[in-house]
Amino acid sequence: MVKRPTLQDVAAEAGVSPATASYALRGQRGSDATVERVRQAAERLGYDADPIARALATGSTGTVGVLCGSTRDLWQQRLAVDLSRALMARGRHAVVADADGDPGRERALLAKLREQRPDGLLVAPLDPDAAHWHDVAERFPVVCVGEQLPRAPSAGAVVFDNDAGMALVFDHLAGLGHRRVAVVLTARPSTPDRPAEDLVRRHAARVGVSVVLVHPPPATADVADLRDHLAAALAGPAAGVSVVFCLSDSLAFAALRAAAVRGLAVPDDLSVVGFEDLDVADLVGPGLTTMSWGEETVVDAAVGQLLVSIEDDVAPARSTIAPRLVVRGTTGPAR
Amino acid sequence: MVKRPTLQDVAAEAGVSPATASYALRGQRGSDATVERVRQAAERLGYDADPIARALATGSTGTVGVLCGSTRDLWQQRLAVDLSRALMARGRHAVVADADGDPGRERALLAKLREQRPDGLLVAPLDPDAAHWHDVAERFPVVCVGEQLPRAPSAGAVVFDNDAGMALVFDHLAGLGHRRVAVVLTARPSTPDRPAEDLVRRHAARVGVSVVLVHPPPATADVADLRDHLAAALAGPAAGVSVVFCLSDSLAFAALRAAAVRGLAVPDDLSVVGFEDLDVADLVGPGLTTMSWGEETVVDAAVGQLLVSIEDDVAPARSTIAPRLVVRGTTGPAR
DNA sequence: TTGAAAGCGCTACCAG
DNA sequence: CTGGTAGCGCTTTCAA
Repeated sequence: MVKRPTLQDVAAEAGVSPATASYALRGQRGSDATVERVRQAAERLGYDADPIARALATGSTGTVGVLCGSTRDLWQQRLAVDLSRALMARGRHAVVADADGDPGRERALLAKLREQRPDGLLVAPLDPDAAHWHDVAERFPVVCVGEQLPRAPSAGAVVFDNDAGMALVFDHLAGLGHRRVAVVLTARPSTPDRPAEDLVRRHAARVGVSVVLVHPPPATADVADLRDHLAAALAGPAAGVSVVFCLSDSLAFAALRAAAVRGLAVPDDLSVVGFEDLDVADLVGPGLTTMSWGEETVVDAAVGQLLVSIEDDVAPARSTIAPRLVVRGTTGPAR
Repeated sequence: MVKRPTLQDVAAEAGVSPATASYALRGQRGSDATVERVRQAAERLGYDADPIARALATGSTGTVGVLCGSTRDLWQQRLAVDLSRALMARGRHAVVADADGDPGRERALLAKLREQRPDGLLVAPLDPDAAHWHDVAERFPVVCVGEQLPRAPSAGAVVFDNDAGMALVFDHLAGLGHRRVAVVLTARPSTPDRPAEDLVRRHAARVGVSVVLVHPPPATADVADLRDHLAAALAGPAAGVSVVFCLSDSLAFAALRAAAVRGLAVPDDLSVVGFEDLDVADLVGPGLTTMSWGEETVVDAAVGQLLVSIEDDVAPARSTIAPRLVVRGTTGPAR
């Protein structure tokens, strides 16, 4: 292990003080001649500032914590990756933690992340109602993706316009003549997703469609469980529907398999509609209709809001992403 | 923003010196009485040691860099997530970077990761032959997943026993009477001793099966491109094969779609075989036969080797993961 | 068993 | 425009 050169070394090499070297390398100060001399010295020595020392001196780490509720959900898995990339592109780096569907773990990871002293936090929470979000949001800029943190008014949020999204989907389905739709809600360990349920009911009523609500097992369940659970619903309360509308694409994939288990052809016997538009949907389909939120839009909005908040020391903003109906697959006929 | 308590505060609160407090909190020194008093003080103040300051003082960051070649590959995406989780469980945290299929970016990210002064590096390289791995492996413990770094003898590795894996697959196929197989190669070579191509040829010859090699487009291609590329192959050089054997599951998913494009039923007209056993395969199937490497085995081996290397200051080990043939789907008949 | 003090490498204030 | 120098918060000798 060769000892790395320090700022001292560079300063000595360039024949200036450490202060001058520091300023020069950051382009903050110094005559052109000095700056150039310092740069050359740094170059010659292969110097790179130590981010640890810098962090201690400035009080900012350049790190952003990303906390996901469950990366078993393909959307979150992709989100985590995209957020990391976007942050890296903007000169910060992400520390990603995954609660894996367990609220207790979410809490523990949050504590670990906090100790890490990130400059900010990006979260896709399992339990948005948890009290701990409040404390965290008071200490760090926090931006929540996909929902609001009702207990943490100082947190920013990037939310989807589910109202508009559901309007599009139900209009689409009703327009094709479907009258009976099963809706698979997303799993929330602690809180039933009341608002989503209400939206579904309202839009279904508006277009004269009857709905059967299906609650999935918790996010920790593996894919086979999910498939069997949905297959059971299809044989039970949801028997005879012509559409399964899933509030996430991971659920929609499972619904496709459940249809196969029941011997229903998609989209001829049964249509399956997703609500996220993952690109793997292309591989999983056909016969999967999905709704797109524009992935980059979400990521850009979240990262943008957080960085503005960090850099200008203001509260993070809230923004809403509008939906586009992207019919990738084919929605089958009503029965 | 409330100022966090420091070690000084705890020391003052407990009526001891900072040194004593530091030792006491880490359980390194001190009479039981003192230790207890300091603990209580820390508790009362809600003290948590600042990892930045600690890192500066000790020279170790507790961070492990994870560099993926392309998380568009679902296997790598999952790998990144699992590695983060495993590291977190062992008291370290991961900084994940994704080269997204671009070797230039891989180089740049590696430089960024190095500046970060991680305690070690876990890599799934795009270009294992690149010269920069050599420098890196000399400065940090590095464990490479999925292949070896031929230019970096000091790096550890967790490799798959592809030879044994292919033997299993070809035996399986030949046993079912298949005589003509298309093999979709990955961009990465990935063998301890020999390129995948040679292995394929050798095992095919051994069991008397003829193969058509298909090279996929680069990892940056999107899923639709991949599908079309494979569909073209199925109409061209690979027309008439009864099996498409894909060296990664992501490719296998695309192959399933390509079969659909060509109007071939899976597994009746054409069997599709994967080589990773991702759990989403359950959702994407049916008719997808996959080979399992035991995901936890890989992650545990990689993380285990790296941490031993970091903690005991020895060169990381190399290990080989044995395959299991897990027939999830159904392999169809020969034609 | 405890404490004073010297760093770790960098930034930023304040004089010159 | 430049250079001392005092921290940032913690660990770790070395003495007491």
